[in-house]
Amino acid sequence: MTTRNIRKTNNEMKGRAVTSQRKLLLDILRKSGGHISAKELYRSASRRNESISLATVYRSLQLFKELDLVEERRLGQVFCTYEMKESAEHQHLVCRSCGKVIEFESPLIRRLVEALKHEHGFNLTKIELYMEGYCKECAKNASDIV
Amino acid sequence: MTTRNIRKTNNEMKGRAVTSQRKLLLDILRKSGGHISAKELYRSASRRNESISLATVYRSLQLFKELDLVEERRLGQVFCTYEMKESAEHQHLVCRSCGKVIEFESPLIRRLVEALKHEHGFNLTKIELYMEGYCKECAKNASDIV
DNA sequence: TATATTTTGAGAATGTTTCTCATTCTCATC
DNA sequence: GATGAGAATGAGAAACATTCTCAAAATATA
Repeated sequence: MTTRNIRKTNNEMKGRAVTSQRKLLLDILRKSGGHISAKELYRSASRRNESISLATVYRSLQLFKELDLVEERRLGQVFCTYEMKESAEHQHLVCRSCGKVIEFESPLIRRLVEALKHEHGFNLTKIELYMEGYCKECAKNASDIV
Repeated sequence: MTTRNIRKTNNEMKGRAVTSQRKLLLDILRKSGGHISAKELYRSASRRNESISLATVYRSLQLFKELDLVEERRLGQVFCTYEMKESAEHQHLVCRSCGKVIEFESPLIRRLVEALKHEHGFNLTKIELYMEGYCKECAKNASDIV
């Protein structure tokens, strides 16, 4: 066994082809810093690669999910949003009025997960706490009217 | 002013027309006891009313939401599920393998909500904790294979 | 380089949800 | 019970996100 057998594979793509499209999409996802939809990603990518297909965007997102590179989230909308997984675990507050997304984290979440694991023997792979309401500003504006 | 002016309005429908379709749909929702999709609701209603339209199902669900009669939930799938609001506030665990839905509740949720209200001044209208993973049975079966 | 395998683009197809509009129903009033 | 105004319905078209298909192109491997 020689060092030739120690192949330096692309650690991110785990043996899957590294195409220009995939590099581009990952780059955009990284720079966008979270909460980007498939369509936004497509539009953004189109600016740098005229011919990229929406199907490729979806296929790549699927792949990135499998490779644990991105996280898929449904923030109340009809469609999903995606973000790179490196970002710390956090949850979302969405304002029903202005659509603003507030991220937050809480130790209570961790405690809840542990409690559930214990009580139901559930092996968790995804936790998503979605909360909807009115942010400080919108609530204030509404109270001016009412 | 006589007693004639004290009109006995339908308390559920709050002045909105009480149609046979709406009665039917509410009845099915009540009897189904939670987690029914628009399509299932439509199929179920079709059995009792041949000509009911899918559009009516969606319109009615929209109305029921507005009247606070039903609650809309997105349990990870592409579509929504609906349930009558009378059921106690609870959250969901969904098994990725068998699709089973486990409902649960925890005082930690309430504490979390209060903490958030305090910290961000967010006026909450909807809380949805969605957790995905493998239930006890499926996790056991998987470990037999692996 | 040659070959086998993956991936892509384009558009069709799918599935859920919303819209449109002519027709029908409901409800308050007579 | 009949009437009229406004609300609700059915059917299908439309809109929306997402997935599929397949020939052509790119990539990885020997």
